[in-house]
Amino acid sequence: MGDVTDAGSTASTASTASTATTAKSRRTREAIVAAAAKLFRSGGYDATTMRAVAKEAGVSVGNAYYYFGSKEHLVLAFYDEIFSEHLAGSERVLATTTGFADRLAAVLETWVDVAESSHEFAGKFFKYAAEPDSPLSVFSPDSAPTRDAAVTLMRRVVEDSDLKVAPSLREELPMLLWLVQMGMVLFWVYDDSPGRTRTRQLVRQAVPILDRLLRATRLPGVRGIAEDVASLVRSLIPPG
Amino acid sequence: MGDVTDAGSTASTASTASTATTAKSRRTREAIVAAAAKLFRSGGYDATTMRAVAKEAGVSVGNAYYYFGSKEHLVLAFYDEIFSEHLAGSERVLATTTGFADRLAAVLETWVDVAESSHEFAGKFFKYAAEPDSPLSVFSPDSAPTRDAAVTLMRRVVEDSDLKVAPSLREELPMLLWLVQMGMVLFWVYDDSPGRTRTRQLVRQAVPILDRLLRATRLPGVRGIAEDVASLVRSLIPPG
DNA sequence: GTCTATAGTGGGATAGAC
DNA sequence: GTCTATCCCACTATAGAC
Repeated sequence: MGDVTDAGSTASTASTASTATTAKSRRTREAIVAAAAKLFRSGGYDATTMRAVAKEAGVSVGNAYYYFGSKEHLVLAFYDEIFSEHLAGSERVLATTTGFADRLAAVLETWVDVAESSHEFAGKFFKYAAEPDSPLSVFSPDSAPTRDAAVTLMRRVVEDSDLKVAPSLREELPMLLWLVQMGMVLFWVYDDSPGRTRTRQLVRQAVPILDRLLRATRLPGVRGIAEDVASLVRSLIPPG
Repeated sequence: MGDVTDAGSTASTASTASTATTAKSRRTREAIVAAAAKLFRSGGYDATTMRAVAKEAGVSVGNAYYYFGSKEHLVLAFYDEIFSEHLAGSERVLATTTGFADRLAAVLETWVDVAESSHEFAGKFFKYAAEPDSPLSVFSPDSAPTRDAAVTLMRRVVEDSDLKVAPSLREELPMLLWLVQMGMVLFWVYDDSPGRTRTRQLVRQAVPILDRLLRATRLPGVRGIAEDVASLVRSLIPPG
């Protein structure tokens, strides 16, 4: 939790260890995450015991707990890996696309690509992600760095695009888009179509609609509604 | 939990027991649910052990598992009780209100009232929402009766109201409103304000906006978007 | 500060007798 | 349908090595 300190791109999950990680401790940590990722992918969450993770990583159970406060924290670390991949993949498409709808669709589809290999196990993950008191919760302090980075990615989707929206919406838009992404992920979790084709179809259908909806916010008659939505979001964010 | 009497309106949670329940088995079952509800409310979910539930209900642990496949099934049974209360409370307000916004707001606030006493451990409800392989998931076939009943309630909110929307939306509207309710519940789960005032504020702010948005679907320029949304929803529902 | 080994504890879930 | 006995595993000590 605590650190995150530097400009380290990806969110840290460290809940126990201190900040200035030595080379050795970093290696140990990565070995544990890698072992967990491997076992999660092959056997799922429940079937993967902490004993097995420790053994696979070549460390003691106690040591695994030294780096990760709980089994759930291990999943968060795993999710961080997916997010880094998503970020890298997104950079590529964002560099070459300017249309807002295309940028958003590409970023969302990149997520679907990157997450594909963990789809089976993802269900268990989101079971915890949706639980408020879990450290894995999308809204929890522990996952704040990852969440913020994801919102920042959405800000990039908007900023260098050709999108024009009502100014009152501009500020909240990245967060709203992140919520849209969360919605897609929820759908994805339930999507058992091969290659997640149904999720991809959803993205391709829904993004243009969203695009038109956002551009419509500048029309009189719609603008008023958009402003109300923006102020509603604003009034809800700070404390909640 | 199962009954709720009328025409088996509410979903049954029975995952283990057979259908034609004898009087004795029904009594045992109810004793277990009652014990669990009591302990959940007073001590929360985690602190309530299956051993304690069994003891409080005067049965053995093994017997509790005979009726409920897991600790989570116990929570679902509890949720069904809340839903019956919500249904009863909603009937009262729907009988005396005709404005769409008022009807919707009243039904949503009734939910907040009814669920208040279980807010602390309510996060557990959402473990279902995001766990596809669980038979308890809100989108699963097993919970279809409860979900359908909730959608039906929303249909009642629309039908006897003064709302006029684009015809293409009319059919999907109850399900969309149910999704809105799910969104509210998600917010509510994270709402730690006393008396859930923030959730109530959300309802009072968001419902009029939604009302205006829906009425705007009959305007040219907006209607097209609404139709796309409707067909998107339609194309996603049947299999998913 | 990093790590091992070992010996618990507690609670969800299950087997199998009755 | 109901019980008792048992399993398994997340997690916690603890005590000490480098």
